[in-house]
Amino acid sequence: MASSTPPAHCTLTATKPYHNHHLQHPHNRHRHHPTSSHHHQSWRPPQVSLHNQASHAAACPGAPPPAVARPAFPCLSDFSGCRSTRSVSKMHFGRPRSTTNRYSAAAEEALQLVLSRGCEVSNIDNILVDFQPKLRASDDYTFLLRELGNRGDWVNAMRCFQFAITHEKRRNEKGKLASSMISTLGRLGKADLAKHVFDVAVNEGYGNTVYAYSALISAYAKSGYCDEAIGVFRSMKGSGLKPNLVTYNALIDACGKGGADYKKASEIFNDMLKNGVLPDRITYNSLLAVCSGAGLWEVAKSLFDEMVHRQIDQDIYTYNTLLDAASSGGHVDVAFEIMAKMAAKSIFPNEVTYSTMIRGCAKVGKMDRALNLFNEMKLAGIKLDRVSYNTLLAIYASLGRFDEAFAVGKEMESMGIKKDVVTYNALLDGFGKQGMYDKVKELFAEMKHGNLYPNLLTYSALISGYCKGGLYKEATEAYTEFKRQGLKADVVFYSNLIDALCKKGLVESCALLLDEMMSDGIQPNVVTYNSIINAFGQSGNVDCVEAQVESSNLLTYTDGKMAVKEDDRIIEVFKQLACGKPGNVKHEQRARKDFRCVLGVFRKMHQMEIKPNVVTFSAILNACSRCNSFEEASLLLEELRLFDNQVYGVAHGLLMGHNEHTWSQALSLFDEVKRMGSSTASAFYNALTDMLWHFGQKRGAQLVVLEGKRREVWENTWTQSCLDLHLMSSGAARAMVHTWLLNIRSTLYEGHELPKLLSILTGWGKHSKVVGDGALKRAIEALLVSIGAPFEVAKCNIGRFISTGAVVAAWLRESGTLKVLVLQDDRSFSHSTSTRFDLLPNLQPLPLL
DNA sequence: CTAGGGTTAG
Repeated sequence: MASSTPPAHCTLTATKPYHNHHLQHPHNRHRHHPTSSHHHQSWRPPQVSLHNQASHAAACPGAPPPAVARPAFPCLSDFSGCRSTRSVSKMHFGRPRSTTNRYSAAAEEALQLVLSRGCEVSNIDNILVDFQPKLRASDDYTFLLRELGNRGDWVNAMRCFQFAITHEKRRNEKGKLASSMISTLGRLGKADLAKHVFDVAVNEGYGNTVYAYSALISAYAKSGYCDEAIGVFRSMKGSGLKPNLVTYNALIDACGKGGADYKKASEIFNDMLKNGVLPDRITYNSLLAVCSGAGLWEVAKSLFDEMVHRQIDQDIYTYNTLLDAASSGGHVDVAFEIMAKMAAKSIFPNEVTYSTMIRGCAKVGKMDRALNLFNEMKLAGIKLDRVSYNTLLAIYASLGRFDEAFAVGKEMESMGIKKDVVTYNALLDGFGKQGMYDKVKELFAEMKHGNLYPNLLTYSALISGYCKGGLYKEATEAYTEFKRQGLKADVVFYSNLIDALCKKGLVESCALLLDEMMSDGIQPNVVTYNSIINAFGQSGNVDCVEAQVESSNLLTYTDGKMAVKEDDRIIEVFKQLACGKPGNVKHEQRARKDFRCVLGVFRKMHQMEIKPNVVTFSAILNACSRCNSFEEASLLLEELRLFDNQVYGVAHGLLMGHNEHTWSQALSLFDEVKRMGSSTASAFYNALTDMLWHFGQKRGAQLVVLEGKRREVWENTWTQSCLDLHLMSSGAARAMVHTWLLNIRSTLYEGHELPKLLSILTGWGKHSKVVGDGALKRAIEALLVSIGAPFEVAKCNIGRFISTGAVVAAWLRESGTLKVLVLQDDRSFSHSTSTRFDLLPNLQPLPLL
């Protein structure tokens, strides 16, 4: 039964959440207001590359094959970094264009006039009429509309464009104006309007140029509409135009934005080579960006090497993008190495470099390192900019260190950078996560008072925060306001909300929301489903799971076209929750339902072609731990083997205490997991060990934990004097305690002294997501008591158990100690993993002193 | 035509 081949799509390998991402129009996601500080970013001097590009063309005649073999395609078979849904539209206002002053003084004067007179449309018309005799050809007008665009004022830019077009007779000049307008709109995230300008231009006979097509492709790229960009590219070829380097670069860029599709990017790259267009530095930088977004660190690395081989200069963009690929892919150490080598190539880290690295550190939980980088940055004389400040503030806010977060806010303002929506969103999210709702309300009011417009993310943080705290009335109010603003929910909004409700055990409400989102045209993604599966794997808080989950739409929903869309279902759900629902189900009944539901949800994912990933796997393993019995857990895994025999075969095999074959499969699975970020990997190891421990497979648990340690899944867990368990689940931590003590015992056996002080850290409060959750500490305390280990809670740190080397040594020498330390399986099997003694610490009897 | 920031599962 378990030997069938898994369906092709159904591997453990991660899918990108944005695979089903509902793309929104950028102006919905980013509500920019004319007063928003985004429009007033400081102007930066143009970046000048010292490298000579012409030399490459000379060095690379024809289209040489890649000097370095890149992984064959499709090489998307790992998990790394694929959980990033990095933003689709990043608008960089105020970034200078490389204008070479082709405009006249009159144009400059007109611009100042327009700017000084404000945004009234009639103003610009009058000014343009006044200046018309003095303004020359397309150059002056393109200058004007670009400058207006740089200030976010697309309305006046359009006005200016329209005026210029009607006063220009030459087709060529009209074409230039159109391309300019399209690219300006593109940079402002107005892809639809850009398309409109393009269509008009083509219809009127001046838009059929490589420039206009390239500009439109770029506009789509900026908004993350990769498929649309490719469509434009095709129609361009169809109308007989030859794409040039810029066209190709823009198209590759598009692949990096709308979900980082390296396969597409690579196809475009090949097409480019085939058509004799030589890639340049920007081509490679864009390819690197695709890798970074797609989590393809290995590919990024070979592209980087390929640049060297092709003698294409590397610049600060190259390095920053490479660093991003490394650090967001979990290779922070590698990123640091690369960063250290930059100066030798005369490419000096800038604020982008630092904020990239800082974010990379923060992402993998290395907060100390992240904070250190800020100091380093200041020492290097690099000024923190808006992004750096917001990043720093967000780190503190996410850690619940609000005093420090506010201090950063103060410093930022003292540097003349006002708090923006991003700043407030970070604070709101932080306070919401800590359940400090008064602060949330206060900040939300303050934000509005400061004329900042809450956006989708603001409301998302508010609403899910309130839901987590059971403040459904507040959630309803926030949601109503959200709708009133004309904002539209997206998949992340829903996933976040669903997760919040799942965490409260309200699975049935989640089912309703799932319906709602789909009837709204938003496809759930793997994150959405993982949240739901996680709900089944959680121990506490499941106080209201309804009996009829099985019959709910959670499992029976079949397609996206739900009947009529009544009023808002979300409000309905909140209302029901607000008045409190009946229906606590008896414990056993619930558990049995859960077990079936997990399968049901998994099948649903399969049916909807949403690829499960490691997080799904971890969630399922956690759900296994919540199963009523060993039999249920093994049945669940057995069933899941039909979908993915490798992954679930390993879990099943380990649970059953199977033999060497299972173990070798497990090892290759571990290898695969290792290629993901450490937090993903540790979650996996935690879940797996927990399940094994829970069902009494303690030796198996120990082996897994040892593998995890060997692969450095949990950072610096283990020295002679200190065992740090703060990143571990309770099962993993307990298996680790045994193993560590046995290891210390071997040290003793070998005749070494123990350190003076021994400590075990459980990270109470400090590292938990919610301050004060001491579950791990309690589990470890109970374990230490039960095995009679002579540790006690440290006075200064209640999450730390300490003892002296001498006391522990004496205890280890006691005759009964070895027996309690050596893990025994609760169940005996014929082919047990216990054959793998070689991996375990030395179990020789200790010589008496 | 190229680089960093705010949200989701573990």
